[in-house]
Amino acid sequence: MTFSEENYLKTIYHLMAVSDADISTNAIAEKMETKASSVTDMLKKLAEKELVNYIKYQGVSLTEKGQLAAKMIVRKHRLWETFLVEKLDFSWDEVHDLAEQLEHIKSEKLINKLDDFLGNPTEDPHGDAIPDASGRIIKIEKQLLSEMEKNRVGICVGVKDTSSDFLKYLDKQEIALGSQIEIIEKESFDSSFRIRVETKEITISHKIASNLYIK
Amino acid sequence: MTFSEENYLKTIYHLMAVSDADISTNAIAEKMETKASSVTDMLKKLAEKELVNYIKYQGVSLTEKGQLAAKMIVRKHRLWETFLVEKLDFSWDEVHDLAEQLEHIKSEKLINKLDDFLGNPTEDPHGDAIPDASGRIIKIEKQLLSEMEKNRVGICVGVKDTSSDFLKYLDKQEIALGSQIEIIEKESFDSSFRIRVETKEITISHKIASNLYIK
DNA sequence: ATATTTTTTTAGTCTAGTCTAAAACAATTT
DNA sequence: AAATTGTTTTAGACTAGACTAAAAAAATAT
Ligand SMILES: [Mn+2]
Ligand SMILES: [Mn+2]
Ligand SMILES: [Mn+2]
Ligand SMILES: [Mn+2]
Repeated sequence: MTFSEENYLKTIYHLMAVSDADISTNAIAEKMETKASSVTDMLKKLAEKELVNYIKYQGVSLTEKGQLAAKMIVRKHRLWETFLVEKLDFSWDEVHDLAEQLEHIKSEKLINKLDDFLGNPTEDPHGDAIPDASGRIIKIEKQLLSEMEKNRVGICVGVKDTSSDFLKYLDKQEIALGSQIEIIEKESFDSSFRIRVETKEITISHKIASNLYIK
Repeated sequence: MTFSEENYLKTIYHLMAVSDADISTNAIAEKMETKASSVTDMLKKLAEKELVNYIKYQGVSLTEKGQLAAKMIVRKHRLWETFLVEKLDFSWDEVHDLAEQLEHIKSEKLINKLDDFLGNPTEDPHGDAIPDASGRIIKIEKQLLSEMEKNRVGICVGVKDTSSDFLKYLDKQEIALGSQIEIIEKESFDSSFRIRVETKEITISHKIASNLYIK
């Protein structure tokens, strides 16, 4: 499988995780910052290889085979991110682009050894689940901070947005995975939140709250 | 720089290490298992980027810029090999092909952090020197076992051939980097060697002897 | 039901990197 | 010095993956 094919599969996988319905050509094009015509070409190729179910004009979905292939790429991505943070001391906002490269290294043996070396982690540095060697994923129940009620207390276990900008903002506010977060007040006017992070009280916007997962 | 450009640079670098004279199109083609016409195309491209000195029909050599670029690829290759053996417990005959992939990961920061993580090693699992971040190489004096005289004793510090077959043969004979080797007898008829590896006496062919570096 | 807009596909072009076959050049032999 | 052989380059073709522009199909508005 080529670099490019792998990227398309991964994109379709991520889009399927949020939509149920078949994935449109345009949705893929937008996410990959490419043109719809390029997507059509690739979908034909992936369909030929039985990695996707594709009917002209009707969108696309992954086959079982495609799903597994996509999961293995996600597995690699998240294990490499974990390696970079845990072993090489990268910060969580630096690792995504590197993992975009490393996820294409072809070797089952390597990734399984890396998995063992890291102690078989179930989540990556952003709180996202790492599929195991057979593709199984342990889902933890979590909800967005923005959907929690006043006075609830929880632990930050993940981020929805994994952009460097957002992660750096969290660093600045000293919000990390594992931080205890309590909702002190919800401001109805602008939907902002007054929260306590461990011992410190801060105000965050709705946009921030809707990108933090709490358990 | 593309994957392919990097591979050409690396090949020219390795050929220059053994030849002094300019490198021929055919030599490159043979080493890369490609066609001479493909090599010519790439040499033009590399010359355009001032990575090689190339004059039609007269062979090619690396510029300073090309040399440094090549060294950085070799650095990555050998650091990744070291990582695979030291940290992930791969054996020395399995790592080359994986390093061929990993050497193309683009990130100075990553490779420097990996270097630190490994304790800034100066040699890879095959005894080959690892260039440092600025391209410097610590050369250790070593000679081929085949060029040593009778009764000399030394330590095996490297292998010339790094093929899996050869390395597995060495494993079978319990010859490893660090093994003490003494030449007991040189058989003039077939140029074979009677040697002592640590405490064990064995016979090896000239071909084996001419692929082992001793200090 | 028809017209308009949006989405998707097709057709054709481009680049990087490869190849084969032919031409040009260099080295070697006679 | 000429002929032969070997090496290198050029010319032209191919593939993967991207693109633009046009055509086709689907969705939406009138
Ligand atoms: Mn990521
Ligand atoms: Mn992640
Ligand atoms: Mn190697
Ligand atoms: Mn090596």
